[in-house]
Amino acid sequence: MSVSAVDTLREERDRDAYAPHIRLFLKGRGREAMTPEDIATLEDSIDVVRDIPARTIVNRREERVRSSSLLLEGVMCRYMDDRQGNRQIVAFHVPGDFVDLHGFAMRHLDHDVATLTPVRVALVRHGRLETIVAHRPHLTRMLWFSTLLDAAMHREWIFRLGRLDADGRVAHLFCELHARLGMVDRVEQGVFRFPVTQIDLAEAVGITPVHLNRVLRGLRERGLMTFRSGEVRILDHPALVGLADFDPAYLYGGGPSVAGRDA
Amino acid sequence: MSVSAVDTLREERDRDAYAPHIRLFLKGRGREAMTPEDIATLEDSIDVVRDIPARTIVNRREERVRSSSLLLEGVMCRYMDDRQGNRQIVAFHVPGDFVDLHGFAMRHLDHDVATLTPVRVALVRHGRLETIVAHRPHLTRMLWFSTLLDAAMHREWIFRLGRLDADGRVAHLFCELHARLGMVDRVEQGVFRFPVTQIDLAEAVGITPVHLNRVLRGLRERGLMTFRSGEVRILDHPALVGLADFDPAYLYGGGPSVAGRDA
DNA sequence: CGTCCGCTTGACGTCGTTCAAGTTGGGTGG
DNA sequence: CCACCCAACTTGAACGACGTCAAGCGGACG
Repeated sequence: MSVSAVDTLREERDRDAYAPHIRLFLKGRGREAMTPEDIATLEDSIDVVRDIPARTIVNRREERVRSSSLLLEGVMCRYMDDRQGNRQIVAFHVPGDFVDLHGFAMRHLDHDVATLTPVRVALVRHGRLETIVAHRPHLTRMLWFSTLLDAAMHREWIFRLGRLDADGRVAHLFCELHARLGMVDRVEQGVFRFPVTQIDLAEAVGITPVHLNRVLRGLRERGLMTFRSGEVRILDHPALVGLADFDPAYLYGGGPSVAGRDA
Repeated sequence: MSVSAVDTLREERDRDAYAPHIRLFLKGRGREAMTPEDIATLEDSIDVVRDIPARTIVNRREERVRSSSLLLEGVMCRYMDDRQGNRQIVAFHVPGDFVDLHGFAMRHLDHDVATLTPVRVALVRHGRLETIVAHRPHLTRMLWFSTLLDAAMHREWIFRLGRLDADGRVAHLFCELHARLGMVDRVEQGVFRFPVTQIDLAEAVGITPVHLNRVLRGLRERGLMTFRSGEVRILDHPALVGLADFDPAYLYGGGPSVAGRDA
């Protein structure tokens, strides 16, 4: 490791000491592009930190949103129900995600937001975001980018449902979670916590809970991965990636400019 | 109609006379919230207008994007291929859409962008967008909003694939196109042009072209709609909406603040 | 200790795919 | 103007993945 790399690391650690809440924001996706001032501004914009129990609806669709939540700990999701009450989960959120930042520009959401586990969130009032948009173009662009990252994950979710069979969908979802949780240091040797039910997973990948259960059994019996009491063990990552046709490029590891090789 | 409404209409027409290219941008979704200065700025940001033939790849994934395209005429799409070459279309674009505005904040895309029909686009160089972000917070927010509209459509696309059967998916897609094209005055008594192939549609809704053909036949025989030589005829809109479980709220007709009832 | 929710497994039905064989129609060249 | 061509569309028959229905299991919590 070069000296400058060490310096960068130390600087990052120092900065983060003063910005404990947004420490994970855009980690592994261009967080370095944020200046110390950006980081301080964002940290100062936090209104309160709040703990919320599992299975709580945080935001109902059509409801006016006045602040956005940066997820610090736990798992949240976004979903919509059809009129028979069948649920489609459209996004999972893990620590470091700015869960409903899009509520700032949209004013109200087109879907519900809920916790799946107990969570801790940092709330940022939209008035603060307005100030940022008015005075900090670079930070604004980073925030914008982070909402577009969600859009990129949505697109991959469409691919998952449109082109993969049940095995592939499940494999793909766990590949994504593995990659995302890895970026925020939540994975150790292929093992990570993701304490949701099989029903939740089924509602995400668009199959029935019964069939999801069979798929999980298949993956387990083939030695690819296990999912038990909220813990995921990736046993054969290459095989899983193959089954899922997974390419993590859409997660923009390294940030907006990496693959584009900024001039 | 009230006098002030008439005035508003006249004013809008006057403005648009000087902004022919961005006339359709955010039409029906909060375009009114753009000030005359915003409109002029955006119009002035246009670099060139270009005509592109049908079936042309405009932007390849991972390729550095240096300008974004506002679609003026024709149909475009965004898609990704799996490694066997199966295509999943993740978005259709119609006149008034800022097709790859997200390329500005992301720098490179995670998918390909292509034309389906001959199109006319207005190109905006990213340097111009940077100036807008630096000096025009309100316009910045409108642009941000327009990229989030795409994300909202992605979410509904996920719902379509995850919760609906083949009939419902096709019905849902056509309901969306009907609503979107209606907002930019491309629909007359339930009839509109959408000159794509059945293969394209199949690649969008995640079924085989063979089955798509059967679904279309079913919809035709039940008198719900027809699709022939690039022309869509909505014959029984309520039935189609019912089949699709369609609720256009996610298209944000009226703009960001309508359902939220801005204070 | 009982209850409830989530997990598990089996049997069977159905929707959509696959494979295969035409048909139609817009575009091109003789 | 007609003949030809090719891509897109259309239809049929058989198969298979996933859904549905039903029953039983197991662990957490009151």
